[in-house]
Amino acid sequence: MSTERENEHPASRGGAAFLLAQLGAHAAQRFADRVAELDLTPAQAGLLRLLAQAPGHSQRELADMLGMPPSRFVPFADGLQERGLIERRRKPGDRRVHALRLTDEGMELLARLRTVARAHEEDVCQALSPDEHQQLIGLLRRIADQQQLTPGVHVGYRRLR
Amino acid sequence: MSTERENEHPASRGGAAFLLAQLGAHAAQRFADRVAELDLTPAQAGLLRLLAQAPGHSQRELADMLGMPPSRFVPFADGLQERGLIERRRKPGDRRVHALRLTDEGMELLARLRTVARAHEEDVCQALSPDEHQQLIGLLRRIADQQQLTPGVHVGYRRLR
DNA sequence: TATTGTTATACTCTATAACTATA
DNA sequence: TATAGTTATAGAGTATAACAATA
Repeated sequence: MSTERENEHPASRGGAAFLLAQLGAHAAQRFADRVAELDLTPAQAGLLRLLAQAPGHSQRELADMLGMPPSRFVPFADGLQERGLIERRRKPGDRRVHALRLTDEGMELLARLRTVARAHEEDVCQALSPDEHQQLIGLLRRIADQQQLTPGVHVGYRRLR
Repeated sequence: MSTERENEHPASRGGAAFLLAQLGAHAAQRFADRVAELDLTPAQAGLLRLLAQAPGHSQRELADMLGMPPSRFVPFADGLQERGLIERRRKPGDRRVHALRLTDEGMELLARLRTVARAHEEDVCQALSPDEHQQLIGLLRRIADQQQLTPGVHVGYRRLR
């Protein structure tokens, strides 16, 4: 029949799981492009955000939260320290640990990062009405909760340089 | 105030873009775990599915569709050919091109792959009612269309081994 | 001369594990 | 002896580009 192409099986576009993977990779890539304009990688942006929420953690703890080995965290943090965005402070009680926190400059960049994130959100969701946008966030949160994903952190940071 | 933690900014959980990236990475990882039980990587599964939909393409064309360089496609297809899942045939008209297609064994594995994909879909969406599930698919497709993503193919295959 | 498929090489990224200092 | 941080190294994965066959 000549209608074969028109009657494509729905699975050819994928179910929700496929669409999530496809759109997730797309959104992550677009975000990477945007933060590159601030000379940041998504992982670096994630660390800045994490330090704003939870300052004073040791490098080892932060490495765990971001899902990367400590050996990789060191040069990763080095880059941000050299740019004056974060600082390492010896913890008075235990001089082995280096507690990390944002500098004033780091907090300024974080503010610009939030602007970028808002623009990114609008870009990705421009197909939806405000109501649908909220509807989508609600559905996605339900899934994320049920799948026991940690709010605000995702392991994709491991791979997306 | 002690209510600070309760009044967390919504952005701490991320908007839709962040949730998509987070859930997308999660769904992709779960899918990778599942297809590993069939001794396949997600990229290999993607090629099998692609060959079922569109048999007879040249390796170069397939490499383009999957977003990988031709040099990488060769050993990638080698593995599947050695397992007897796909076969290369010289195209009669132009003996430079190797047209790829599924073997019978490849089609059998593809059937098992579809079962795995259905289980994966149910797993990821178990937090939602059937109605909500369809609602989510509708919203995601609208976004995917507007963002001009190719149905059925996603570039995450480049990275997810 | 151009194109398909293939191979070789050089480069990036990563994790493992050795090492230093503090405890 | 154990742990935080750091450094070194070896391995995997990748893309670029050279190559052979066919057009």
